[in-house]
Amino acid sequence: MPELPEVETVRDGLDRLVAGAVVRDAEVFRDYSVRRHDGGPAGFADQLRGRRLVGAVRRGKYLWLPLADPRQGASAALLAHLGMSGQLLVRDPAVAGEWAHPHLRVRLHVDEAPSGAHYVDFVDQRTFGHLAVTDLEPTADGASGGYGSPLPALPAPVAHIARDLLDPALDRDAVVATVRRRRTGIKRALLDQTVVSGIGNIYADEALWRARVHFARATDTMTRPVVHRVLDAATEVMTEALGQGGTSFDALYVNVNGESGYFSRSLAVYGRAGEPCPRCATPVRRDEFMNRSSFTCPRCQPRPRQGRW
DNA sequence: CACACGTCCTGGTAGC
DNA sequence: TGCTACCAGGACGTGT
Repeated sequence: MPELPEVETVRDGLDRLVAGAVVRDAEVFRDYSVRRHDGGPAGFADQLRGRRLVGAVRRGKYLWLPLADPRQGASAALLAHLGMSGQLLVRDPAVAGEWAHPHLRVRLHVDEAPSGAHYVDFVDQRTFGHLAVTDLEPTADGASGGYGSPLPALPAPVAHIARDLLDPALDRDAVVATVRRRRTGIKRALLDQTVVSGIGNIYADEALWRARVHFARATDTMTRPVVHRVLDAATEVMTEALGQGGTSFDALYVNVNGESGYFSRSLAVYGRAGEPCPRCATPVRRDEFMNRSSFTCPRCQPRPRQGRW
């Protein structure tokens, strides 16, 4: 499942493989995949035709390709969110053949890609992901919009998303203050993309395990150093994941499948109910929380007496 | 069939 | 009381 490291891997791949390409046409095979685009599927294709993709930018789990178009003054971008299962595949049919993925939802036909690729395919089994063309608007603080961006601008749907832990413009002390002001549990705060972005269920559990904090710990009882420790652990685990995921795709295939090597080998607790904690060998415990799973070591991360689930 | 999960949306509550 | 900000949880969607 794509969280920040996976999305960053895709951003990096798109930046190298398709930045500079011109969109000749766009085909929408599943209307739901462009549900957040204002003009519907036809309008989506209309707004992309003839426009140049000038780079790839990311904030949290959102990814966008700013569009250059001398015909229009307003700046815009092709916005993507991968949801739970989205992939962006950069393909060259001359090499890969015309085989289409069974869950192909949207296909961009592009010319002049630096990689020589001709398709950018949006593949999404569970259809929680989406694509849209949106306007770019100035950022509130005038700083660059996200990771990889030279522009102080954001797609409108990203305006409420906080900066992420890899963003050089992130104010970590401010995030700590926001977390401690909240009256909720630490995992809810970590998953709230308006507090700090990019963290999903998997990396939240891994970060909390590393920091030895239980997911239900009340944020307003946490000291500044402990909140910092949790954020540092999240940064660490996502940076390590990025280091592994970023090396694993070949030139014409940008893969964002959450099942990549990192997941099976390096996770300490996520998905490992009953297996020994790597630190103390106590069996990992699974709890239901927020209609999803949470994995903890009951010894390293004891449940607080007055926690907030 | 329940389950996997991120985001949007709604209805509710806490605090001023 | 009324307002605002915040918070919890259901709905969405597909395939195993």
